[in-house]
Amino acid sequence: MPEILEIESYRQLAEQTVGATITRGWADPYSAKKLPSVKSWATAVKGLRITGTGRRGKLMLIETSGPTLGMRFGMTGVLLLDGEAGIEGLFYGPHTFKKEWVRGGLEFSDGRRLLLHDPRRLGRFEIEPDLDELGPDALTLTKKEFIAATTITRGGGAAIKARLLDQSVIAGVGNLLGDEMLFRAGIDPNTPTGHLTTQQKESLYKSFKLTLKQLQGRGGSHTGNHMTARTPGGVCPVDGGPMRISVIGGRTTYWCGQHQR
DNA sequence: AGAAAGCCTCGGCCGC
DNA sequence: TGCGGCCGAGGCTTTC
Repeated sequence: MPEILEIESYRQLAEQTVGATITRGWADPYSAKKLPSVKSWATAVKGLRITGTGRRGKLMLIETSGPTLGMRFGMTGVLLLDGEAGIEGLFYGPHTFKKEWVRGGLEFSDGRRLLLHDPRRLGRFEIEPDLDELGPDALTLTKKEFIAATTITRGGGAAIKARLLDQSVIAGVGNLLGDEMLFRAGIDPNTPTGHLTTQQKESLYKSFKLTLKQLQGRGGSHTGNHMTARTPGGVCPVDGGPMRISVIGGRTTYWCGQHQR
């Protein structure tokens, strides 16, 4: 479920814990999968004081008096602070809270708890996450960085949709946001990145920034203009053209066969 | 039954 | 022909 906009709201929620001291932390074997052992999280976080929060793409960061902590939310992860969700409700997957879907978290000396609620178990905790593997953050991306990200040194490169989803190129764009940006810019998601014209890049950059800004205001990645057409047999809300479906960059992709070329 | 808004690994093959 | 790296396929996991 969560893309960069949702993770940003989780971060804002986590910001409320700045100043608190961790009395206890726990993680199930799945959320601890990127750590040396299941016990690593509990051992590392005990006694730390929260000093700040951060984020790079879909990776949420918690700054502490010790190591930086990282949280990833996979497809269905939600951050909860004492039962208060980082976003309003669960938009995708089960619209319910179940105690057994809490995969780990942090408990503070004031009694509050920061919890990872994640039915599908694809969320992960990290300690001192490696930021070098991630590209520049999508929400603060500059035009210069965007041009660099869409410039291929050899060959045609992967389809632009796949390129947008590549977290080492730009961090934060997920499947829905990627489709929405291309939809607005009128670009076929299959276009090899290296074949984009200067004009197309210009247009995509504008829609990149506007999409993030607008959807953030509307309340999340699922509020895009083409969302209603994300269904088999869907019709483009712009020109009535047939929506096409295929898998690009490993994700189901919807685009308009008429205005996206 | 099949797909799902993320990420990781693996192997093929492209291009120098 | 050799090799590093790009890129797509598949798997993970559970739910609806």
